[in-house]
Amino acid sequence: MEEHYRPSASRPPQTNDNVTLEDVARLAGVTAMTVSRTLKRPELVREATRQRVLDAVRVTGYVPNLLAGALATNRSHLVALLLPTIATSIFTELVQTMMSTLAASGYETLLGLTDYRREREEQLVHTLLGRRPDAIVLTGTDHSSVTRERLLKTNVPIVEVWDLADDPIDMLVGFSHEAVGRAVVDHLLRKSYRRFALMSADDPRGMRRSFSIVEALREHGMDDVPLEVLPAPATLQAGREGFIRLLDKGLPDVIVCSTDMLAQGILAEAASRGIGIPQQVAVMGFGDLSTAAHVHPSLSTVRIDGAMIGRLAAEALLQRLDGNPPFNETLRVDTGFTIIDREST
Amino acid sequence: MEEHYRPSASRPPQTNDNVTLEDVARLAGVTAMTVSRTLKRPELVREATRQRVLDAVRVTGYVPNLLAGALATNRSHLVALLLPTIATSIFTELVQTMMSTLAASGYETLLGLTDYRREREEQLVHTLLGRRPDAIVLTGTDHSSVTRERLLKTNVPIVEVWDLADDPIDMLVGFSHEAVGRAVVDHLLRKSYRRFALMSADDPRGMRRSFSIVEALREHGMDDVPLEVLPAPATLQAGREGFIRLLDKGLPDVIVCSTDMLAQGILAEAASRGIGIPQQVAVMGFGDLSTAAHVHPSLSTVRIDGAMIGRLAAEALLQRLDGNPPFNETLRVDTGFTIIDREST
DNA sequence: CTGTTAGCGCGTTCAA
DNA sequence: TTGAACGCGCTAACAG
Repeated sequence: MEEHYRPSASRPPQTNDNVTLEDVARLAGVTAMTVSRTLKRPELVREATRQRVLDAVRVTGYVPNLLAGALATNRSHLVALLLPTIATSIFTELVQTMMSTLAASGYETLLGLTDYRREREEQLVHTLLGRRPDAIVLTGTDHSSVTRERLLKTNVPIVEVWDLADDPIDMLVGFSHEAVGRAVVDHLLRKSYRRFALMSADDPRGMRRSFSIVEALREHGMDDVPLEVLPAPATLQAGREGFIRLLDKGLPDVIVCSTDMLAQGILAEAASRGIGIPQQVAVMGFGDLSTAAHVHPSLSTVRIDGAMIGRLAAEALLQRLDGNPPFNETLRVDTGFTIIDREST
Repeated sequence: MEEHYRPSASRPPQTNDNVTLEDVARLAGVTAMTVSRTLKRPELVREATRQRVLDAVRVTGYVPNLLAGALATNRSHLVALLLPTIATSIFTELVQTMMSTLAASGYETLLGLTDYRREREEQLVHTLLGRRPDAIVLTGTDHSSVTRERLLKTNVPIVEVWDLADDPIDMLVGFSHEAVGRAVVDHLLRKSYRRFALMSADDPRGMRRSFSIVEALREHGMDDVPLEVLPAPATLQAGREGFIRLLDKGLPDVIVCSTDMLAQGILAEAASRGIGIPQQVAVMGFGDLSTAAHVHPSLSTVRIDGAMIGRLAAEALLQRLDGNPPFNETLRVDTGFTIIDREST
């Protein structure tokens, strides 16, 4: 790794960046106000002046100061997006869709990563609110009480995405983890699996999914299901190790994982030990457009449509922001999920 | 999918959000300036008043307006981060590390996705500059001339990450695609592979990597290497289809892919056709902490340390922003890369 | 230790 | 169709 410093002789005389409306106006022989209008409401300015102004803008390299604009209009065209992490692929599809939908309507995105920590979320909500975003998107419904309070008495539109809950702060777009749990159990029982084992990363959503499965199994009279909890984040390596520990408790019929990455870890370890999937153990994952189900025909998975969640959430926001009447209404959407099972396809 | 609207009777009387310094000051019986000080430079305020002010802050639920603050101080504590996409895992590690490093020093991140389109990047640079970020991070070194010009005459610190180039706009942290090409070819030749084939998604960086390999092969007297170009983005499905088309041209010894996802596609298709990897064809990928090399012992890959790039870039920025003297210096770092080959491990 | 004054760059509101 | 005055909420600089 080579690393060297050198004088920045290459950077030009740094023509300053602080061109203001006033500067442009002076050059064009008009008032600041006219420049502003030319840029925002061109139709209110006479053709001739408009051209003169636009020339002056080009010459000066004027870039409107959006901070000042936002301060004056009380509209920032900024959306704050809070996520636990971006390192796991499960959220990227959501981010991508949401951002492009919002960008198409002129909104930029301020990103905040909470690392699954509620106090970090609390802190982020505070500073991000300071940027006066026009809307806030939160992942999940599990917030600290301080966060909830602050958000409840804000006028800023809020969408909670991903999870479903009964008491949303404002708008809500997601799916029911409990419904997933029941559906997975039904599915696997129907396929005649009897001895279950669970594996989860130690994050709220993962645990919630696992518990919902424990619960569903209990309803079918099955107790004492082994649950292997691994420290977050869910990595391939964690999956391998969890699998090894589960093996000590005897080989189950099927292992249900809180996320695809863990499932892939199991597959890797099983391959290197010559354990047949799904002949000896079946594996079930959970994720988005995961590669898992495609790479390994043996792996079943629950597919969550992150793109749909992102799009619906963004559209709900835009309607509240630009939209006319339906301002005082609250949206609640269950986006559902799909069980993908290569064996049965 | 269930979807229903309902009146927002649940939202409280919307206590307004526009608490200002003035409001807090009035309640605390001091001046706005004193409130400002209590929040930013507490050591300048007497203990007693400080407490009174902090109480008033709690009571009112005051959230500092950072837009106004930034306007007044000409410091936004915002970093603009431009990426082609976030949907491919190769960048997420970079984002994660960079964001947490910056956040630790009180900087928030404004994200922009260019979708590999230069005109989109140009447009984003313009609006994001309008937010007056304290720094800009760009992915790659291939920008439109307008973008380059604008950026060159800005005072805002800039880091280009990922690629290496000879004429950085300002600072630069990345690795050499050409060096990767040469190293990969040397590596594979040493392993006695002779008939090469290439597969790339149609994005600038992918193509650049592929061309660098074509070039390296040419230096070894090998011409006419089949190159399968697939429309971006590089998906698993694209990998499968590309592989099928390559098969028509006869089975090579080894296929070098511009990204891991394509490599995984090949593996999937090969598996379903009973083609042995690497006995019949070897496959080489390219990526970050990719799962590929772990899941498939048969797959070799070039590993790029996105976390290192992110950390170095962030630290370079922070030094320029907070740091003392070394302000007029330019950083150029070659982060290198690693070839991972499971067969030889 | 605290207050006063002035201004950051823009847009709203009037008037011309 | 254009301009003048004022304020958005905050902080730097100077007084006291």
